Amino acid sequence: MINGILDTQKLLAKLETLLKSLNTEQKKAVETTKGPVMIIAGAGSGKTRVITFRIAYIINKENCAPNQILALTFTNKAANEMRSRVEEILGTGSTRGLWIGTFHSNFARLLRQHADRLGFTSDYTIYDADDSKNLIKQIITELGIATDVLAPNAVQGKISMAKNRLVTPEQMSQNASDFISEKTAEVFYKYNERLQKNNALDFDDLLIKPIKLFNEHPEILAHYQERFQYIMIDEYQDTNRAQYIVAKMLAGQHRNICVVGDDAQSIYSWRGADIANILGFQNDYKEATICRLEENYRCTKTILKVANTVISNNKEQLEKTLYTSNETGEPVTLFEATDERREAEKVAMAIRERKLSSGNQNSDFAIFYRTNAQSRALEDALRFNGIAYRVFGGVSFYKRKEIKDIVAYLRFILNSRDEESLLRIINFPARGVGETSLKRLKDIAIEEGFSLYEAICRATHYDLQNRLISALNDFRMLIEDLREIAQQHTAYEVVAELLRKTRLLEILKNENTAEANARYDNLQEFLNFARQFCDKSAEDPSLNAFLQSASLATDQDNADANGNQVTLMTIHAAKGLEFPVVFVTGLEERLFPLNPDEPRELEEERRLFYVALTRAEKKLYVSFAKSRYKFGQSFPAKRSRFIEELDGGSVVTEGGKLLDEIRLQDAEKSRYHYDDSEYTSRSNFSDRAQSRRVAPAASRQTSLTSSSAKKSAIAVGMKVQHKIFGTGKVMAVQGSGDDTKIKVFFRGAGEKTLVLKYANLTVVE
DNA sequence: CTCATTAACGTTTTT
DNA sequence: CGTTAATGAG
Repeated sequence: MINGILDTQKLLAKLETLLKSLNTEQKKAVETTKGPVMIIAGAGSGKTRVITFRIAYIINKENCAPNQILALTFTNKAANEMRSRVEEILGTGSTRGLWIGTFHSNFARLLRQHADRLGFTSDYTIYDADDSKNLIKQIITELGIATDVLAPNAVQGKISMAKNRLVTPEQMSQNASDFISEKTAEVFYKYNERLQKNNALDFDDLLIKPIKLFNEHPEILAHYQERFQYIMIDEYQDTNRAQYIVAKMLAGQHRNICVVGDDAQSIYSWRGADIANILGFQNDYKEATICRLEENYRCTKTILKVANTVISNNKEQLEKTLYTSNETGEPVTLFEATDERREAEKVAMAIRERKLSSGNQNSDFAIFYRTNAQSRALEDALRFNGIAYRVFGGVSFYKRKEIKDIVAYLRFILNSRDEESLLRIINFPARGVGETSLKRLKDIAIEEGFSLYEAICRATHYDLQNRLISALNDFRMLIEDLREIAQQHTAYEVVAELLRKTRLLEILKNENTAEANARYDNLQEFLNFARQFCDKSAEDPSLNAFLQSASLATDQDNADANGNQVTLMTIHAAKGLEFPVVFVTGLEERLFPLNPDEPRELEEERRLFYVALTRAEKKLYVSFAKSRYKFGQSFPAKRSRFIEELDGGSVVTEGGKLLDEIRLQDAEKSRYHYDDSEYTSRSNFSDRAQSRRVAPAASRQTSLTSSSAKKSAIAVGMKVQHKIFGTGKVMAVQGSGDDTKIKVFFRGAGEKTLVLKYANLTVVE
């Protein structure tokens, strides 16, 4: 606690010591509290330290109450970490009232207080991406459009993007020029209508509804403008237009807005993030102070050099040079493997070796990949080698059926307008209300002008089967009872009572299958979450607060680093983290980079690669496989162009040769082998166990007509190009040698059987 | 109406 | 390949 003169003096001394530990730019960033500030924080430049010091500094030196500071982060985890680090400086309880959290959670909270102004109640439900998708799908179906004409996924993406850019359904409709976009706009309109009717907001609404609120009620805006004397935004390069606008509105009064970011680490444009926000900060705030944190404290010289070389291939970037006074360190190691299983094996072996030779422990290692699906092979290899690991991401806890079901109950208890949740629970656990009965009830509701739930409550008044009526009555009683409990008890008690009354745990226990047991455990864990939540947030342990936190929680958040385990995660999830030893896997064209055709996307992939590389403190491994399973089939893979962008003087292969030497060799070879574009072959660069190779890597333009390689070069599942039929997929390969015939399915031309020798096909990927 | 088997589908990345 | 939505028997 901070009280007493002595403590105050001690604290001041502590702050002075901390300030002295900062470099000049960092110090400037902390001490410039007034006016707009932009902190360009390179990877590993002590950004979190600067932000937390700055908050502590403002509270202490500027004598600012914590509840007058708004700190916006990208993840809950970052927010929690910053909060606890401020408390480390100023003492336990010193951050009470501080508005620190994600945009989404801070504004969800703000909206709860003013929901009535927007036609919602404070018990509004937050729909996650899945919920939105289901709703969109439903609306498309109701419009009588097939979901393969109007793909729910695509529509959701467009709607979300529109919301992020503050485009209304009406505007979208005006700009629509074809059937698809017209219908998308219509779905958009109906979707919003439905959200309103259900008293629900989606993730994007949490950002754009505050803007609407502030525009329609200037007095509310004025209140928050006055209140938030200091605003800080982390990961500013990843903010979207809506976030940009709302931040600008809130900073309008005091103009003490401090944004922190690194354009080189912008990796969320697919989610609507606009790099222009950070690039154009000075246009909005001409008087802004710019701080450049360019000294890296994390990586070795070698790692930093490799990362800098890679990112220099990007055209769009702010000028900056990241440097370090750390040691040179070990070279980067490049692994080449025949397939993803051997790649994983090599990673596991390297971890085992390093634990013996370099004294590393499991928690020192992180393995990164581009897509979640890649974790499987890695997990298998680690398990096989007895290495403890932990996977982040993948199927989220909150996306599991049993959890979504229980959450649906909780939502409905609070918000009886939430019809989506009602539909989910009306027959869960099974109480004999099937499709037919439901249809009946829906019809009644429409006829009588009631909501579905009202119709259910009035079941006795209609001509329905007795069994159904009693089932519906029981359901209503259940809901009413729980609703009453929720009024005066904590979220934990509501969840416990819900589980008791529905006897869900018993049912699962009696089933006693592996799957039922897993679900049982998940429900128990959920109950634990509820208990923890209530313990932790004693100020507001209400069901409402718990649901809000649960809706916005992600798996990243419970990333408790305790336990000596290797970390597996996507690179997106790895942002902001650091590990002594890092493996970046799957460096293959069309995996990483995923889509190299679009130059802007390619640059983003490169930034992603840059993020991955700069997570490593001491040692970095980069790997790729020459074939990879996808949808249960093996596909040939080509090494990523990013590998060619690595600094050849800093990277060695398994054989210990510098990449530069190999490149030199290959350059000489290619003088004599013009046809061989793949320079991985025939050197000690290649895998020793060639006999087990599934299929040789097919390069983009390899012609299949040169006879000998024919049979082995073409395989089922490959995409090929034909002069007349266009691109097609190989369905079957028959015969061998010059008689080889293949069946190819061409889009447009249908399935064709071709004699390979004459077909003159080109492998596309 | 429920449970089982079968068909279709998909992979970026996440608040 | 693994998961989930759709179909059909009991």
